[in-house]
Amino acid sequence: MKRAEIISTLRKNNLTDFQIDVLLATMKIPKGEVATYKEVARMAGHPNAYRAAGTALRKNPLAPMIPCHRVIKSDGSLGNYSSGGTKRKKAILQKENAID
DNA sequence: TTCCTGACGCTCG
DNA sequence: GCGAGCGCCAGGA
Repeated sequence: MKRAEIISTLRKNNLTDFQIDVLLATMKIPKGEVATYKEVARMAGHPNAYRAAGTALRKNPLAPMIPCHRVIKSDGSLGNYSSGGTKRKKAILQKENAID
């Protein structure tokens, strides 16, 4: 799916620019790697809005196409995941070789 | 407009 | 090392 289509889809889901920025930043995370909520917030241009970033990821209408499962907490734990729970999140990451 | 809530982070005891 | 408390920003009622 093209980036423009993705953005269009996100807008149709009533996501704000900030939320879209967060999700686009999430998509930039390479396969097999993870980023923290803080990193994603920074990439979205709002370094201190890490909590709001979590709110944005929660609304992700394109999971797991937008790899919100690659976003973890800064202490290394998984955090939460709306599309299947942390168990599923861990399984996906293991499949991508992102974590042990 | 105001208040509450949240997939978090950091500091301090 | 660990838990509690507070701060952070944005969105929704």
